[in-house]
Amino acid sequence: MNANGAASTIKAVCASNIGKRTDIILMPQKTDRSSSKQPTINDVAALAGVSKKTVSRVINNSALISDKTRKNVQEVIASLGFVPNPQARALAFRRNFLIALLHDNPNAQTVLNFQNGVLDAIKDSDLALLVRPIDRGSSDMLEDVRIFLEKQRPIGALLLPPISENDDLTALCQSLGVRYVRIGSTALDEPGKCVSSNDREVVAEACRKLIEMGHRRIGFVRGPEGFRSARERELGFLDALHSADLTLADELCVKGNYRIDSGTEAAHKLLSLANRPTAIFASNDEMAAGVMQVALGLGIKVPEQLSIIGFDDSPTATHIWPRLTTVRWPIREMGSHSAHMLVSDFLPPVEGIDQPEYAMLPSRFVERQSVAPPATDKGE
Amino acid sequence: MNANGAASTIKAVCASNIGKRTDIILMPQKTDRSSSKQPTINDVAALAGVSKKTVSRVINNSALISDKTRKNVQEVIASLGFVPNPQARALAFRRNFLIALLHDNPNAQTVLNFQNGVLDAIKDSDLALLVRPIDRGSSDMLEDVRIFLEKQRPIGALLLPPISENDDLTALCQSLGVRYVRIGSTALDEPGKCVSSNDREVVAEACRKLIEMGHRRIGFVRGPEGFRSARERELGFLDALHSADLTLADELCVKGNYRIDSGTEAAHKLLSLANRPTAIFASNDEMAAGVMQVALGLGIKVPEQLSIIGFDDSPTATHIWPRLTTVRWPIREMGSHSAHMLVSDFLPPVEGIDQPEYAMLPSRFVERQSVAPPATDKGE
DNA sequence: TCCCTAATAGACACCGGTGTCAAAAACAAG
DNA sequence: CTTGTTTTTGACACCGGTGTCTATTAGGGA
Repeated sequence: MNANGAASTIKAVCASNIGKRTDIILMPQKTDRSSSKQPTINDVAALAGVSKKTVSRVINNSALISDKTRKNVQEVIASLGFVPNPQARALAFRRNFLIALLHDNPNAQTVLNFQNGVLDAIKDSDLALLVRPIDRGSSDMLEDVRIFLEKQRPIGALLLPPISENDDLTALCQSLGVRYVRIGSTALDEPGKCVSSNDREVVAEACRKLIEMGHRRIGFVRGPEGFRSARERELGFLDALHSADLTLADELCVKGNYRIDSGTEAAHKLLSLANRPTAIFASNDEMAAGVMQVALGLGIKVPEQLSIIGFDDSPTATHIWPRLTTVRWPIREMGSHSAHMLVSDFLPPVEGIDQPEYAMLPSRFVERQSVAPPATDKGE
Repeated sequence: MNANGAASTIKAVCASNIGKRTDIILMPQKTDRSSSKQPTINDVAALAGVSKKTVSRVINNSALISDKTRKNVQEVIASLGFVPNPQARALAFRRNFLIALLHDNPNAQTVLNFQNGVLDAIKDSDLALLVRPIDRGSSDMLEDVRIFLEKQRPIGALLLPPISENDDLTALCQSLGVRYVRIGSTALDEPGKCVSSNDREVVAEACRKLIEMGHRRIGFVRGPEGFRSARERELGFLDALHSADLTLADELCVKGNYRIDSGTEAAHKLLSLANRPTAIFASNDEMAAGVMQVALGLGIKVPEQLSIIGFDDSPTATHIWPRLTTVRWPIREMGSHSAHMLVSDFLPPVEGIDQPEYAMLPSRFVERQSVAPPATDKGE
């Protein structure tokens, strides 16, 4: 094969191009109308011998149409393979059929699972999903989002944590008249639609398991300040301690930032204590992975000498060894639920189904191999 | 707080709703035009005292306009905060401004990185990204994609591996007149635009490192049949062996499917050999993680007694312990490059920049802690 | 000053749908 | 067979932009 030779040439060509690229500015002049055209509503109308408005009524499931006409038109539509142009509909409806997903990449798997949940929900509808990652750090984040929303005018926006907690952002959505659903670890106090999960309860459940096994000194690696999820998980942890009449020593609580490196830092602190904990709860899997790396590096056996629990049930949880006991967030379900909630204003009310502004979906404790009763013979 | 009580109620309400949801069918009748309207091109034209066509020319950077008029109109646009309605433009242009990303979730991080690359490229353009996961297994996958493409009519589609290798899909795109760029591990033989990376070379480089360190028995965990990437990586591996006059014993080559479980299975086979390998190359990080789990479970020290190399540089690579030596795929760059390539037909030709149909971007070998020279004293 | 050409701006139809309202058809009752 | 009422359909304007083609203006040379 000439793969090698060709490859080098191509590489060279590209290397010279990369970085030199100009901004993408589309050239309207280049419209090419030679390609075979889609049938339009006019074609359908002509072939069915009715007016385009009648066809429109069929498309939109209008009740004001006789069954005979409807059937006739539907047959023509099918025979032509007619698909209504969403841009034209959007224009005429003065509303488009886009849902925006704004996220800040807390965890790729989370984002993608959520995306998939949303897509489950809108699968057979006319809606489409527009994805927009946000740079939380950037100073003109709000301005970027404003431009995005004004340009695309989505029917509404789904806000993944942590940006779901950004009140400036929700205020922006309101001022632009863009509906939104916040996704969060708890029912938020602010008004507006929200989908959350019962993390606090499930974290408490997980920690109670540790306590029942006999653990008394349990380390806690907290999530970053300003993240509601971090607070929720901490509260669940404290709930469990309190219900067992335990308290959390200051030295056993370390703050992290949901990144692996903060997990390793925290673990170094916790595991160098004279009286080191027999178990550590990390507020997400990534930090738990960091804790585990340090433990293994120090020759501390997991779970025999140290139990570890994480949170998220990310792929990492099963990729590390021993596999991580953790809490699964119903993220995909939250995705499809929040999509439904977002568009509920446009749906016909269904008998016996409320359309609440809040929804709480159940998280689940997932037991794997990183937890065991504390060693009774541990040297101290 | 009443959080608990409220939470239970909400949960109950939702539990009864979930699953009962009807399909999402939007109701056109409910159009609500009470909200404050965006300014339109007519408003701008009236305020600037010119015709709407003139405003249109300004929006589209037409050359046929005097600087004075342009400046005047631009000022009015800015003062009004006018943003052209993309749906209307799409309709008038007979082309919309959407790029479709079709993927099959080989790896969430990969998909998301790619997405971000695409978004880097289209950041300041009028384009938006439409994401569509595909269910490769599903029998009506092609039909789903067809409906999606006909409905949304994106300007073009980006095909992530492994679906980039599906010839039925590319044929479908062609028949629908949808441009596409395939993303692949190698320049594909089929016609059409393609962005790839030099995986074969870099895998060979990685394996040569192992050989230089003294490894002679190197296990290989292959990717699944039918994946071009799997073949590429295998070829690179073989290249390295051949250039060192080594051959791959049948027993040292095990087929996997890119999932962690196939990694553990492969490792059990390889590590139970009488003369077990001193190093294992796994065709992706996930399988490498499986190999490492088995090694650690068997008490085999990594990297002292077993070196492991993965591929992808997924988050897993740094989450496992020891951290995984691997190959980084330039996925984000490929994303933005492929987006440029997709729309290049609409861009004005730039002096000195070719617009090739193929591009190859460099992968990179990433050294971490899972590789070391073979133990000289290993019992055999 | 006049004429010719090039540069610039505008009028109008059109993209493919939907809303409105009036006309036509179907049906019921007298 | 009318008349009145309800159901079904269609004509036409409109959503917010762009393409085409013509009208206007500006500039230059005789």
